[in-house]
Amino acid sequence: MPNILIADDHDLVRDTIAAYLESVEGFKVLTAADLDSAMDKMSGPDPIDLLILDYNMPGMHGLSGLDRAQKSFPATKVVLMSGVANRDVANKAMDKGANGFMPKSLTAASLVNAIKFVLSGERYFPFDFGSSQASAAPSGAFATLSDREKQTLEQLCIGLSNKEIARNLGVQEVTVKLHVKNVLAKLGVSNRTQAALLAKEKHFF
Amino acid sequence: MPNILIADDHDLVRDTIAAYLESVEGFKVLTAADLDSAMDKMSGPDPIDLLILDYNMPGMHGLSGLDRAQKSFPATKVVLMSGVANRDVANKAMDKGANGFMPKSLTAASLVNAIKFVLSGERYFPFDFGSSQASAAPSGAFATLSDREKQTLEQLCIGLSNKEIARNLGVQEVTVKLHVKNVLAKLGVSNRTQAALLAKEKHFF
DNA sequence: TAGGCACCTATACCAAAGTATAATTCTGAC
DNA sequence: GTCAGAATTATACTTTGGTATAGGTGCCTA
Repeated sequence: MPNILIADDHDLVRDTIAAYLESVEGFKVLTAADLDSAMDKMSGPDPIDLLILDYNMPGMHGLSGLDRAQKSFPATKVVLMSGVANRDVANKAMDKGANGFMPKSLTAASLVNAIKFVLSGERYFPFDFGSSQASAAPSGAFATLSDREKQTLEQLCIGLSNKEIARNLGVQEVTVKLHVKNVLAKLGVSNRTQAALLAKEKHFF
Repeated sequence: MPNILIADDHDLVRDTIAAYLESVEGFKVLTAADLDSAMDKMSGPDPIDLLILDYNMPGMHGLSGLDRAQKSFPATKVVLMSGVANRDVANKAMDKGANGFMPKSLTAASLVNAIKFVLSGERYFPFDFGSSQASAAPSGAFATLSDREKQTLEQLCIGLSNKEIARNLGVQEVTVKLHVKNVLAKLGVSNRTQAALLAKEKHFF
């Protein structure tokens, strides 16, 4: 039966997850409220198979806490958990070699599945994570686009010129320019490249 | 014990995977060589828990084969498998509600893990997929970029204008234009939007 | 039927992007 | 020391992109 160490400074979060994993799955679970005490417990008698680190927790200092844990215990699988981190943080954590990233929005069942997945040697990453929040443009901005504007944006996302788009849509180049201008305004960006990038980032095309 | 149906037109691929899953994991595995015969077997006596569809296979017609399978058997989990598809296809498949996407570069062990993961109700997607091979530009094209050209491309990927890039790099606008021109040539694209899109698609920035 | 909206077009203008040629500096390799 | 390549800048040019204003059509709805 695998040993798991959960490090999170929120007592409620930490203890409920631990209780769930122990009672439902029969895992042996240890807990810690900050990185230092987590490192202490890692050095205990029983080797830990999986370490779950909260991204916002005393001692973490962003992702440097992840580095520290990996360096000190290279044999232990480490998963980063966070309720607030964005896609960038999650990707950086994976780049650093984390065995997984778990948003706190996971259901209990998915959490267990993810843990089992990691314990079997895979790396867990929710494929649809981070496709939500925006920076400049409101999420629903795409909905305000007219049909033609959507078609224009679609071609724009392949990197076509106005002339090519005009040919494909069977209209004059000036018309395309108008559509492009409207698209830029509605998405709140300042040129076609940004529009294409934004649409791609949000998986609109 | 779950029932699995593997549909792939490559006999070798299909049968070795099937044999592996049957002998090592004890799954009950059916096979098919194209979409039509797969649909036939789906209607057989034993309900299928998991359907694995090859993206390049007679009858698939891109992702419309996925639609067809999902529509006909909404209760069955469907995973798309491909050796050549790019990130875009994989994402579209997931958007359409596929329960997973498996590149053929997976190891046998990872394949089994992924299958178990999907069978337990999760959706599988290799988090680092798509950072490898290319479609239009040669893979190593980025490597041929000089330092300045890389820096230029990086800013280009945020949708900045030549003027803004020049300011950020502390050079004249003409210099940036030259770099941009070289980048376009080396990547084999015809404008800055395509360059940004390509770099993003390959997760170069 | 009158107004609003999406769509298309025209003319015109200015800014930005991209191409071409040439010349300078610096660095490292031969 | 010379040669090659990267990086830089300059001048000049053409094409594309983006904005502005104005007008036309058709369709739907109050």
